[in-house]
Amino acid sequence: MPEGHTIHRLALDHRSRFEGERVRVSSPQGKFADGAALIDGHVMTRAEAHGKHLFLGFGQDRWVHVHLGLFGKLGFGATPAPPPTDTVRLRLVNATAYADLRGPTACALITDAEKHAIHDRLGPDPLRPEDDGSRAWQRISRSRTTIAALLLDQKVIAGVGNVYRAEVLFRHRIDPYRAGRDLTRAEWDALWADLVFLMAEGVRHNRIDTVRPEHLPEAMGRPPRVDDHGGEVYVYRRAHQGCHICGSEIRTAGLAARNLFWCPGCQPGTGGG
DNA sequence: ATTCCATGATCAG
DNA sequence: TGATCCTGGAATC
Repeated sequence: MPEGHTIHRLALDHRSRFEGERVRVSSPQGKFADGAALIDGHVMTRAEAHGKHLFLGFGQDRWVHVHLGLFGKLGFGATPAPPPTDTVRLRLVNATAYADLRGPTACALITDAEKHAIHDRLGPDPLRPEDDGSRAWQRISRSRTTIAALLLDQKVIAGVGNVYRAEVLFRHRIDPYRAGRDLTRAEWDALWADLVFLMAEGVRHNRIDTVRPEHLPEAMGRPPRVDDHGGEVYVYRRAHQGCHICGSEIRTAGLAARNLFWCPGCQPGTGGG
């Protein structure tokens, strides 16, 4: 389940398996059959990520644009590939490896120009070395929208999802309901720097861990609880449980059609009221 | 067996 | 704000 770190990790995974090699491309499910036929047998020249978007390059002016959405998954394996199930939208195969894509929001063949248009509408990505947070700050510092909503707006900052949103706000003791324009530049710079760090760790370990072990009370014992999403977190999906730091009950509320989680003790403010 | 829910995003109204 | 698209695992009946 994908936030930006997942997509960047997938770009690396595609490079190591397919870059520079001819790839058999098919769409067992059929929804990408036409696109697959056009690039079947071509060399994968590049694999890139920006935010939650994955771009697989097949020669000049041809990219497969993949967006996993909420349900999409990419699974890798060694050849021989098993018979595909009927939900496999895209299958890539070379001599040694295969990749199966299921349930994506987007899987389409696009041109350079279309790819550029996608980059243009995305904000800076903490995982792209050439990006920095100042462009995001231009928007945030002028916005009356809550910082929680801004962090999920991919035009503002690309790659942050519901877990990183909740966790980074907790780590910086920021009330999710504060307006963007009420943040200080120093607060934003610290949030950005932390996202750069946390998301790089996410790529490396292929999961989201945000808890500093020394923060966990002795009483919890080690190893600490691992959330059923697979990583160690402070507040995400811990509604009505005790905060690891102050013991307050973690709160939850809907915000922009997503579930928000925060600690009213560590992140003081209006809490939406 | 059925419903619910999820680390996403778009579109209509 | 709500409906909708995509899949699969967990919870519930």
